[in-house]
Amino acid sequence: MVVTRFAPSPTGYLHIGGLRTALLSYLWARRNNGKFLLRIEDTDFSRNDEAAALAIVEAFKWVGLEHDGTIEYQSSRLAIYQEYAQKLLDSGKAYKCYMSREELDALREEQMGRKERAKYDNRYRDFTGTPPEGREAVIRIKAPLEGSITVHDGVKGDVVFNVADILDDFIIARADGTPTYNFVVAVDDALMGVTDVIRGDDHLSNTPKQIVVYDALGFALPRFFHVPMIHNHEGKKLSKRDGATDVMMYKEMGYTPEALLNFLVRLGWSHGDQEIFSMAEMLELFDPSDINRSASVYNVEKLDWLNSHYIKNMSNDKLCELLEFHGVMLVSHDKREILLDALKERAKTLVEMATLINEILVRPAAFDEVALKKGYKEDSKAILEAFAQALKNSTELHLPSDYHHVMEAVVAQLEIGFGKIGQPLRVALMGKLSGPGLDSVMAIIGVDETLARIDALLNH
RNA sequence: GGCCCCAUCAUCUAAUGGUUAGGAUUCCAGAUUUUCAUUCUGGCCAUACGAGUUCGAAUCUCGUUGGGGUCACCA
Repeated sequence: MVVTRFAPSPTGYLHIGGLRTALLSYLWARRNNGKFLLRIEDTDFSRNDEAAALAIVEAFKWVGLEHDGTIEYQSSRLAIYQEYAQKLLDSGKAYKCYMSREELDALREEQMGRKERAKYDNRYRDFTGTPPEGREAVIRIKAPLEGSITVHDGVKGDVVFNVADILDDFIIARADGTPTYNFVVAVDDALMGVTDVIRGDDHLSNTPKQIVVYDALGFALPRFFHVPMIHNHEGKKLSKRDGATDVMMYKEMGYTPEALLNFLVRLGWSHGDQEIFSMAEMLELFDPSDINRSASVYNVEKLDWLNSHYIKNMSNDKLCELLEFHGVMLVSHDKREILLDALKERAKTLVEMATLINEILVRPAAFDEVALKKGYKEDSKAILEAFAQALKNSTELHLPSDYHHVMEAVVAQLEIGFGKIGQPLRVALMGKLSGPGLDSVMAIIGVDETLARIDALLNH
């Protein structure tokens, strides 16, 4: 049984980097018919936020990830941590330290002054005397004093830490009794039966501390996979300043969950030359031991390309449904199919698609100056009038091809090139010089509207 | 600064110690398109540096440089 987990601290939204580790954990659990758990790391009361967990679940829901079981909140498991801290106290593997913050600060400053590593000096490790008056004690765990701790990491390989370099008897419970991160992570992962810890490699240097806790409590170690960070263009860890880090912003910006997931899974992982991965394929192929060791830079171009790929290959029904979020209601539009077919090849995002749709459906409020100059010349007026007349004389105009035939006829009759009619007609219909095929546009808006728009240009 | 991690085109990446170092995105050019976009074809661009091991190194070893992460009674 493989059990993985996603354990974010409640920051108010799901971070794009968090979504990636969540995705990888999810894939690995599902691939093995295991479990994917969700735990909120809210032991820091000052930052506790109920809504934050909901935001994460909402984002999960949007991209289609589903966690198993109930959400565990560390804030509601305090009794458990106390129990295990007491166990360590009883077995002599942890002890109470009565050093005040002032004393600690002083010690630290002194060590720094000597260019030494700031490190607790174990002064209460074997303390048996009477505790100082009126001091709240913290609980410290007895860390090994020498030797090394090796993290067997599925991504980075064996990483050896020299105990003397990195460890001291670190605090597992604060003076107010609340437990600290490295303690609760280990306790929870063990108690929740997590077998595979897949998380960002910024946690790699925490791992030895957690191993100390596992060992002291006699828990078996999970497998660790520390996946490299996603960097911004400056090569730094992705942060709020880099713009879109909230997963739900991608929904706002018109990205599809498929594209986002596909993009994220390819950051630091690959399967030969394959670029497009459906959820089914990810599930079939993903293995955390294939993850790259190096960080990758987040670049939007690839996401855009993937997104346009998924839009192009999406059914019109589905597109229609997604477009509603962006304010476009097409369910009852009789030319829906023509409209969507004409536009889905052209849009990188759903937002773009919505804009393009409105550009067709809504009569242009004004004609672009440059377009007018380049596309509406002296002879254009006569050509448009001839075309309008031809339309009026036609019956049964429904499909783009029907309109195309009328255009062909007019072009032949006037002995002109397609451009002669196309340019001014485009200005009339769209107000500018670019856009989808004119025959499609006319089929979508219909004869009456087409004539009205031509009229508007002729009389402007 | 200590400790740890990392290093292939601009970017994401591929390459049992043996390939003209491959693919994708971006960019550029051509074709298609009445326009723009799409699509298709082609092109530009990389093994950070220096030693060593080897018949042979992107790949193994060491060093250098560069980048990143982490060092709390935060998570």
